[in-house]
This record gives sequence, C-alpha cells and structure tokens, in this order.
Amino acid sequence: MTSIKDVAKAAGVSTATVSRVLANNAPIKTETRKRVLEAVAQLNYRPNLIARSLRAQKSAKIGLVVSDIRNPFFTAIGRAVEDASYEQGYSVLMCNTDENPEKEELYLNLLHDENAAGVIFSPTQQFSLASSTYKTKMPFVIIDRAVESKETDMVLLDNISAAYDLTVHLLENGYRKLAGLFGDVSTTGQERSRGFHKALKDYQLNPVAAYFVSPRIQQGYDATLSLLNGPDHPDAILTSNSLLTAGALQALRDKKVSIPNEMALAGFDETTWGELVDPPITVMAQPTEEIGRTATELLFQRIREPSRSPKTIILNGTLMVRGSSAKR
Amino acid sequence: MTSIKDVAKAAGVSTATVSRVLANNAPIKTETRKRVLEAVAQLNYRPNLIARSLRAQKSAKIGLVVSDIRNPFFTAIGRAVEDASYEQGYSVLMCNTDENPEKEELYLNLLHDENAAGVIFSPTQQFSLASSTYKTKMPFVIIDRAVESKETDMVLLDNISAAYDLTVHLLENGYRKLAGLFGDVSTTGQERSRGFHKALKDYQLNPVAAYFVSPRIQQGYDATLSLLNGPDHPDAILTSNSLLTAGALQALRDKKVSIPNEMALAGFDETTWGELVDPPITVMAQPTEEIGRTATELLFQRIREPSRSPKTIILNGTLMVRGSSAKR
DNA sequence: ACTTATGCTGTAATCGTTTACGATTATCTA
DNA sequence: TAGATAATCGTAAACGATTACAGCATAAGT
Repeated sequence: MTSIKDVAKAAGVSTATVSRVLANNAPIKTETRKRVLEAVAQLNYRPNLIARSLRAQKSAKIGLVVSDIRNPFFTAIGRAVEDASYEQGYSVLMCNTDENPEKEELYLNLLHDENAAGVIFSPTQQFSLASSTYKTKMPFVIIDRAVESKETDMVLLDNISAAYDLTVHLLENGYRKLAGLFGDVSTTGQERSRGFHKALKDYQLNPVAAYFVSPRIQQGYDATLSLLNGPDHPDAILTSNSLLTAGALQALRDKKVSIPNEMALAGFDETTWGELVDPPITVMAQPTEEIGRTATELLFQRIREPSRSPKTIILNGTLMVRGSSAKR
Repeated sequence: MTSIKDVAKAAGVSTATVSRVLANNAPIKTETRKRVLEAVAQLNYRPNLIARSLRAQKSAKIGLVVSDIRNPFFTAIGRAVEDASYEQGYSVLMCNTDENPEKEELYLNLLHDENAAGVIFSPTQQFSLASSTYKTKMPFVIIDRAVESKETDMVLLDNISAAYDLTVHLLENGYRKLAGLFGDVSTTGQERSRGFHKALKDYQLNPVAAYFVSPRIQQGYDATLSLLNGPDHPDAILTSNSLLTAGALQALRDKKVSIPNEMALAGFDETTWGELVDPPITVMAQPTEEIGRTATELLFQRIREPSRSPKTIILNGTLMVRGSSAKR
C-alpha cells in the first residue's frame, strides 16, 4: 500500500506537509501544495482512514440501530439518514437488533469501539438509556420510541394524537366495536394504545379488545384470527404498524371476511402496497423522510456542539383515508 | 478511555501479556491470566478496534453494496447477510448506490479505506470490475448481477430459465399478447428479457412490447400507461422486479383494468404484499435468504483462502402461481 | 554439572496518520 | 537595519493495539 510516506518522498517534503495539504488546515505554499497534489495523483494515494481515526479519535461514520430493516418504516428512515449523512461526507452503519437487548448492547459497543461519531437509535423498552453509559461517550438521537431520559435528543411522532385521530376516523365513519393490535416492545405501542382508548372514551365506548403482540406479520395474523373466533366480534381493527396490518389483512382474506363491510381495517405506516390492495388501506402515515433527516441533522448539531441542550422534536402523522374504512 | 496500558498496570504485567491473554494465542501462566482477566473486568476494558485494525491491517466488517435498500429484494438479502455475518462475529456496512457508478466507487473506496474484510456487491452495468483494481485489494462476491470477469465469486439466479418459466406459465394459461418490463441498469434485466423472448419464440409468438426502464415504481407506472394507450394492447404484462410490478399494478388499478380478465400480471420477486392484493400476484420468487447466506459464506471462504479458485453459484427461482395470471 | 529445551514475560518496533513544537526563512515595522 | 511577526515546513511524539525478538527462569537431557 502506498502510504503518506511514499507521497512525502515523491514530493520531496515531510509527511507533515502532505498531511497538512490533504487536511488543508494549515498554510502551505502554493507551489509545494501543487507538488504534493501531483504526487498524490501520481501514486493514486488515499489516506488510511483507520490510522486517521486512531489518531484523531473520531471517525466520519454514524450508526443507525433499529430492530429490523425489513420493516418498511425503518427502511425508509434508513434511506433518509443515509442520504442526509452522505451529503455531510458521513457513512452509515446499519444494525439490526431484532428487538433483542443483547444485540442492542453489542452493536452499541461496536459502534463505540469503532469511534462512531454518533448514533441514531430506536431502542426497545428494556433498554434503559439511563442505566447505560453510552450517552456520555457518543452523541445520541433517539427516534420513534421515547425514553425516559430528558437528556437525549429525540425525534418522535405524536403517537397519542395520531392514534386518537385514526380511531376517531373509524368512529366517525360509523364503526363502534373497535379492536386494537399494538406492538409490545416499545413505548410506541403503549402510546398509540392510549390514543385509541382516549378516543373511545370520548365517544363513551369501550374497546372490544386491545392486544399487545410482538410486531411481526405472524402475530398480526394470529391475533386477528383470535379476534374473529372470539365472543365479541369487532367491526373494525386498528393496527399499530404495517407488519401487524399485513398480518391482519392476511387473516381477513383467509377467513373471507369482507373489508370494510364486515370489518374495517386501519393502521399505522404508509407502505408500497397500502394503496395496491383492494380495498386500499386507510393509514396514519408517518413522515419517514422527515424523521430520518431531522434525526440526522440533530445528530450533526450535537456532534458539533456537544453541550447544546437536548431537543425533542415531535412530528405529526398524516391520515390517508382509503377504502378499508369507508363509511358504513 | 481505559486502554491496554491501564489494564497492564492494574494487573502488574506488560501490555504484551494483556494482549496475549485477550487474543489468547500464546502460553500464559494460569495465575497471570486470571489477574489480567480480573483487571479487564474491573476496569470494564474493551480493546480499541481501530488500533487493532490498524495494526492487523484488517477488520471484522464486510460491506454490502446495493442500489437501494428500499427494494424488498435487497432488504431481504441484507438481512440474511447480516445474520450470517453476525454468527461469524462480523458486522455489516450497508451502502446504497442509487444505481450511480460514482457512488459505487465512493463506497468501494470507503470500504477499502476502512480495511473491510470483503464486499458483497450488486454492481450496475456501467461498473466494470475488470477496469477496477478493487479485486486485487479486497475479496469480492458479486450477487444478483453478473459481471464479465470470471475471476470473481458470484451468486446469481438462473435468470433466463426463471424468465422463461414465468413466460411459459403465462402462455400455458392462454395469454398470447405479452409485454415485458425490464430493468435497464443491470445484466439481470437483459437476461430476463432473453428468457422472455426465448419462450415466446418457442411458442412462435412475438412480444407486443419489451421496455427497458429504470427499476422504480414510477417507471413501471408510466410504462404500463403507455402500453395501455399503445396501438397493440397486450393481454399480459411480465415485470422484472417488484418495483416495476407495483407500478404496473398501480396503473392498472387507476385505469380500472381488471386483472386477470383484461390483463394478466406476473413479475419477479416475492414481497409482503404480493399475496395481499386482489388478485394476488403470480411471481417468480428468488431465494433471497439463500442468496444472502451463500454470498456471505463464499466471502468468508475467500477471506480465509484468498487463492481459492472462483466459484459461480447459480440458484433457481420458484414460481408462485396466484390469481393475477389465472387461466383464461 | 553443563548444555539444551521450554515456558513465560517484557521491551520495543510497528501499523499510517495528525499535530505540538521548533526551526528556518521571508515580510513588516519603526 | 535591527527586531518583531508571520509564513512555511520538518522532527518526533502521540493514538492503542499486536508481535518479533530477547531474556530469564525452570525443567530436562546427557
């Protein structure tokens, strides 16, 4: 490998000068700079990032730690984070935790050991930021799922309002026997459940059911089946993420339950397929692009100014009314 | 930060001994080992990966370079690669190229500069592995899209056969006026187009149309519209990836073209929503999990034994017959 | 008892950068 | 013109690990 020494030799200067030219944070005579640059081009030299990172005790990469990139919500965010980071010359390390606190810790450690400049993180509930010491070591931005600590930057959805609005929409359209399917691994599910209950209360109704299950297609499927077989048959199902929606839809299909006549369906998160199914699914869309960009910007702000006081940014969902919750 | 020196001091040994205990590739007296381990635990020490990587001139991470992780095909592969790497103690750096050769080069450079142990890569057509020098520096495994060079390991689908079978399926089910929508950025689209044409030829038919467009929902939508407006109205559309399928489906919906009565639809790649839409979509499913795992294993093989002769592994798709191509 | 082998550990070089510190030369200032 | 200031560049010390080499015991062989 050609190192900085080779360049220095070729240009007839010291390694320090080469470094100064490349990091261009110092005065260099135009003529020497030219010589160095020529040598660099000649030898096709590129600085070793590892060595640079070791010396500088930092690196130009950030971590994105989420539960599963197969979830379109996280994929979309991942893409936005990637794009925003790319513009700043940073690269992104994406990590899947599988909702597993051990994996969370492992990846956080890894990122720390890799001198990551910061982390964008969607933690499980078990993961207590307070007890961890990461925040002292690396800038953090929490997305999607709130944590207790007010010490951290966060980008969240107003989950209670969003769920409230979505529920009200169902109620306004004449549905009365609502069931809710919520994720059980994050605060998100709980908050959405709160909005759900609040809306029902305002209408002086009780929910038919509210299940907390792990956010997977299979669980959505199973929960929906048990709703269908249960004593108190709902006339509408509200789901707290797209995986549960997919599972619910699948179950309704298999059981030949017609939507929305026999059962309405509405859920969180926009997906490619939401509009493609028949009937298209009413969703509370999250501004994924904005979440990703905002989180990234917040992170860079904190990297630049570590002592800045923490911000929590609350974004709003957009209700996309479609056929699956048509007025009955 | 606590470094190896602190541990050495605490344990009353030299840094060399600490290193030997931790990398455990040397004889150490049981008693000293115990002391070192205690000190490590005491100080909560974890070796600095950057320093290790600099010294060892390698690292425990691999790159995954694809065009867009929002494409479910790549997402699924990404997940499989992640899991397989995790088991080996490696972490994965995922990169989006956006089908942009410049970004490809940038990320490949980055991975090289980061001492990545290897790369799993789905290149654009413009990217000529031959002209690049990467292969001499890093182990490579190409997935999904063939490259000329026979010097590299590859994991590919038998695209011609897969497209042939999918086309034959449409023909067997009575469709005669077929149109094909293929991606224009990779060899994949071309190969699938070949299989498509081959099948038609075997049935002594000509295609109504064969478009090469960039693999995005919008392009699938636009192409389908122009098919609908064109002079020679097809009775079936075959798409070469799920994004084009989604776009085509959207267009057919918007134009109220009934599927499969007025127009059949069949495409590549299994997705969450393929079965959920009405009618469910017939697809040629790729074994994403297997592709990801195989590629990862191949990569690790090559990392261990760089001079091993290159392998090309060809996998087969699975035809999932569904309503969108029902017999007419 | 003297050599040889072996087990265990420390010293110091090394990986490829950046940068504090000094040294040298050029440019002002008065 | 002497002294001060600034511009430019080189020397060498970090960053935190691994490892070749050497040293010193102790055990074994003759």
